[in-house]
Amino acid sequence: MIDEAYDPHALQERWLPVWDRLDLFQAGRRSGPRTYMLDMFPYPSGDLHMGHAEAFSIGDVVARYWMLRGHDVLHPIGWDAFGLPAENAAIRRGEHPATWTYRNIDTQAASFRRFAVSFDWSRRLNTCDPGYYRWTQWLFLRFLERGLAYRKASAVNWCPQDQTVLANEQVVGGRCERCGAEVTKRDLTQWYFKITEYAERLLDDMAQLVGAWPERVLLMQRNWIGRSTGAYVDFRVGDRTVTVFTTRPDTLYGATFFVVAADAPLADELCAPAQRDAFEAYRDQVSKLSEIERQSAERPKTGVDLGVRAVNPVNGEEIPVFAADYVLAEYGTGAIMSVPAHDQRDLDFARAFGLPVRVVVDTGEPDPARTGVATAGEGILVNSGRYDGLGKDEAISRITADLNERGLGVAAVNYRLRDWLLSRQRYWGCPIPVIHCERDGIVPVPDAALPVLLPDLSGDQLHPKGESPLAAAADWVSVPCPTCGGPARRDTDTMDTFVDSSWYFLRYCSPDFENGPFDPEAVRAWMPVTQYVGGVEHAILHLLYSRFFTKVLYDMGLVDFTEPFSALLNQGSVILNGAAMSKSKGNMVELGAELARYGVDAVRLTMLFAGPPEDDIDWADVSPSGSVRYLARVWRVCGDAGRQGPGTHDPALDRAVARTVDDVTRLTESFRFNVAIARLMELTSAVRKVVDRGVDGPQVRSAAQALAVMLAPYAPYTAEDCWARLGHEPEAGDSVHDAQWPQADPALLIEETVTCVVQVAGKVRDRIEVPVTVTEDRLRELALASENVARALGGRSVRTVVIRPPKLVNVVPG
RNA sequence: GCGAGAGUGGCGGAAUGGCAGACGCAGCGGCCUUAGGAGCCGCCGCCUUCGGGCGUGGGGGUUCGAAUCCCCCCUCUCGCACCA
Repeated sequence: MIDEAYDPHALQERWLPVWDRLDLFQAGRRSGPRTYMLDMFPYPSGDLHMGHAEAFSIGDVVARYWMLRGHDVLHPIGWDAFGLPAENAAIRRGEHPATWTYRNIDTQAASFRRFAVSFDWSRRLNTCDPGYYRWTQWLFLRFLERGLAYRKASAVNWCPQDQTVLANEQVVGGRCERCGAEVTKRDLTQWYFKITEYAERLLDDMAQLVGAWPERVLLMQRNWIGRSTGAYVDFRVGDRTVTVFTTRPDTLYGATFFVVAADAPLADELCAPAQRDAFEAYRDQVSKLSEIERQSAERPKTGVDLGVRAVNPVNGEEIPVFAADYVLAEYGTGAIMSVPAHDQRDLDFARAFGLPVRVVVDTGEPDPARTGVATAGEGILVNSGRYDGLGKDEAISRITADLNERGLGVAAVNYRLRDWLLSRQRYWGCPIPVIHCERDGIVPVPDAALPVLLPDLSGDQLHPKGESPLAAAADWVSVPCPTCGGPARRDTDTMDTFVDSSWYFLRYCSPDFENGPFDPEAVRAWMPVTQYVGGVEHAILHLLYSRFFTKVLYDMGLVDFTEPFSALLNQGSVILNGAAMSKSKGNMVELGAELARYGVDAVRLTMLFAGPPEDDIDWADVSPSGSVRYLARVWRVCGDAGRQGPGTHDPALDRAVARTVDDVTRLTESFRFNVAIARLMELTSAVRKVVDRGVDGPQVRSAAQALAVMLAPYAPYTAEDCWARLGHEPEAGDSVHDAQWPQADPALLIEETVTCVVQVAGKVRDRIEVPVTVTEDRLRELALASENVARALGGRSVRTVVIRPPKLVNVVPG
């Protein structure tokens, strides 16, 4: 107290080197159950920021908690180190992307170390290391062998400003997220992974994740995969058959026209000569639309009559065929039957073009032709020949079965999920390990020749020219064909960085393994990940891709589980004054400045105490200085408790410790960190009071020790110093981070007396101290004897008395 | 538009069928002090005739008892957004 001040920076300098020496967090160091605590690895865009601090604080509490419980914890770190920002920085600075990348990695690693995250540093990996991407390429080749990697021509997002393709996630509201230019489409032949082949399993296996993953993430994945059941139905158009997909075969009799996606080859093929000019004019007009315009849902329906007619297989009716842009070329078959009465989009189109609207399912709602509102609910079939009178579901199965019998239709499932476009016209990524030979076509690079190393390019050589920068490395591109030895060219695209991150959690199990992407033994030992922590921004892409990879590896017999992440926690983000932080808007909190001002522990504690981990933290609403005050209070009380002699004892303190241990254990395990910290604060105050009252037995020291251990996951530096002040010698190997999590003595959790609340008509009127073992009869007696109860009753009779011993009595007046 | 989630003091949040507001921030008062941007202690939802009354976005319901469960409405946040 006298001449003593809590100095967080001095603690950091004192303990960090000690911990480095003790090497406390290596996997294999502890002997308990194996536990894999994984944080989503960072992109090395600069130094760590507030968002990293929050996410990694959460993961660190979980990892450290299980270590203190004696589990053998794997808590690795690495970097998602390929990506476009490195290229842009390299162009700006005239250097190699690797220079910028590795410099940032070093900076972040040093910051993580100072931030006291309990990583096993021996397992560090970077996805841009040849030793890593060699195996990314190896995995690609296995996918290729299984027919799960293929090339096709398609329209991809293109930024005319940056001269590069963009990933879907880089297109925000139809604009390039970096330069703001309107994104257009460009036809390119690209590599894809056949993730659609796994759509059903990606859905089904979510059953394993229910309860352990946030429900909304599962929901987003379900919606993203977008399973629809229905049927394929064949229509005759001239002398050819055109198949449509519909979820409503029961409405076939209501089909009054037919629509083909204007940008699908089918539209071009079906178009009658007389309509050719009109169609081509329309198609050109559609192709000029920006993504922003095309995505606008409120846009009026447009289209053009193709001058041909389709024959409805159920009734032989001839209906007009249109090309329109509201039908998507990439979904289903790119053609639909239009039932305006029961589909809003079709109705909008019908009204715009004056087409008939025929109700075939009577839902009891007003006529869509009049109201302009399509009816999609349950109902009875009408105007549908021999199906009239059937309910919707019955009609769907009967009509589908009948079509099937006639060879004109089949029950089917369709997915909204598209195959994963993995090619990128970028330099700083994993080269696609194939060779294009004029004679042999696409030839995989032999495994023995992996990795296909990136050629050395830097500065201006990386400038976007509309094709991959790799194409400019002429020496690198020309290779002999592995099959025929003739002249051939390397594939000049690199992979989407999501490929790199779809298997890194496996590599962590054996980061130096040379005979494959991972050691099957190590993976069997550690996988699946016990607890994954990361932002909800990866709810679909990264998590879906990783789940896909895991299933493919399972099918290859390389892993024995089908889901990689047993449990998932999404942390919120750190915001300021209600808005996301943004440098350009001057709305920033710098992590470095906060750490310099308050110290690591106070920043961690502030993040964890602010609220539930999945909620956003508004830095304007929280108080790091309050955290410093609390940490100083624990630190002082531990100092005082460490000086106590053998003397008086306070039984109430033992009970308070036991209750806190019990609560904090449960709360930490269920990620209720803010409440756990509140309990630690209460125990701190309790110990303070006991010490100030002059109680000085060994129990005070033991209470403070329990406090220090429970604080260790939350505020590791302060906890270590408290531990030392209580007489331990971390320098000699007795670190709080190697201590045992305290055990609550069950006998102390049972209270002897409790305060019983006495209500009259549900309102609290009295409180009485009773033994926990009190009987119902005794409670009724005590309650009815209460003066407060008598006054509240005001002469009314007692109808009944609800008794929940020992804590509550409710006297119900008659 | 569709889907999901959330609305509790001045603020962040506790309480998931049984004492609303734990814990903290801000504020107020006291002690200590030459001093306090330190520390410690106390107060801190609104109204009150001091008995009590009211109070968890609004309205209704279930229950002895509802922030908690059910229905309707309002507001906000997030996701998807022509997926046939």
